[in-house]
Amino acid sequence: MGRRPCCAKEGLNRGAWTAMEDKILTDYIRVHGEGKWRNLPKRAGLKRCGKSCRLRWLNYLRPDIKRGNISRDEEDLIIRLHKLLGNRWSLIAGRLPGRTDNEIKNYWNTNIGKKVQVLSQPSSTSTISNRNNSSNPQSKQNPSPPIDHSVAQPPLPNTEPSRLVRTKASRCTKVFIRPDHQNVTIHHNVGVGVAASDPVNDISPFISAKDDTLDFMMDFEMDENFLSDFLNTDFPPLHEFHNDLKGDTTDTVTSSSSLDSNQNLLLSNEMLQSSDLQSLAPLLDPCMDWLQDQ
DNA sequence: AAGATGTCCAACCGCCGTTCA
DNA sequence: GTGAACGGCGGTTGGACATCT
Repeated sequence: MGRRPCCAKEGLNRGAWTAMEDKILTDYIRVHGEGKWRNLPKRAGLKRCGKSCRLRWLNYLRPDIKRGNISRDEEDLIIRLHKLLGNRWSLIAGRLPGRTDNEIKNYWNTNIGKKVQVLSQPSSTSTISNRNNSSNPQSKQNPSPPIDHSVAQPPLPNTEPSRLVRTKASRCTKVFIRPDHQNVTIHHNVGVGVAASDPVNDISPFISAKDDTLDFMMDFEMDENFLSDFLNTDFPPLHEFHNDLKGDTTDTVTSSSSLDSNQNLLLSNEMLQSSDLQSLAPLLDPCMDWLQDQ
């Protein structure tokens, strides 16, 4: 039952797209819309594979693509989303308007991944200060081994249990915006011993004080697969996770009386009382009995 | 100045889930 | 119910450009 290749390779252009090809593709999609990628090259008169056309459109030609550098806010969001989702670039990209999964993946691999890697080394603190003194972060004398991205890697030392939510293939195409979600923000005051003025070496987002992970977790629609994976994943105990969200640096963090339960970490009272969630209760692990009691 | 090395990112590849006939 | 077609995803590659020696 062999699978037909996505397109005949013979006679097709490869490599970088020309301005003319871009124009043809853009014009065609403007008239006919997206989709039917396999037939598109023939209809549009392009000597390209349909997948290549799709990729070019999605990653470069789409009118809503945001150009320019990733901002600090965006980087912070990427880091936190990656902490939660792992290498689910499309999901992460879905939370960053105008950014593509390819762009975020590239950005992670070339920028954030390195910082995370440095942090996850045992002598991370001394390494940070050393790096601040180094003109070349990737010293040739001590080249870092390439990161194996074939496995979703938690951006934290190996001793920590994984926090990744491993979703199945189900796509997160909708978002749930809690009307009052801004009220759930957790406020932390965590000191960070890094010179934040250094844009290259500033790794504060990784141990950031402003960790409102809870907020964006709330925004994901948790369908059945998501929930089942979420609950069966190798998550640490949720209270542990929550404590970690508070920064693990202990200093000025007080115990949160309003958010110190597993339940509250994941779900607000409003959500708990919603009929939608209660209808999901039978799908949940028995350890989540509390949901059905709401 | 020139070759070596490193970095970045667009594009490709193969696999997988979904859809549809 | 089955299998082919399709769309989408994540990992990898390769070339252009930048930096170093």
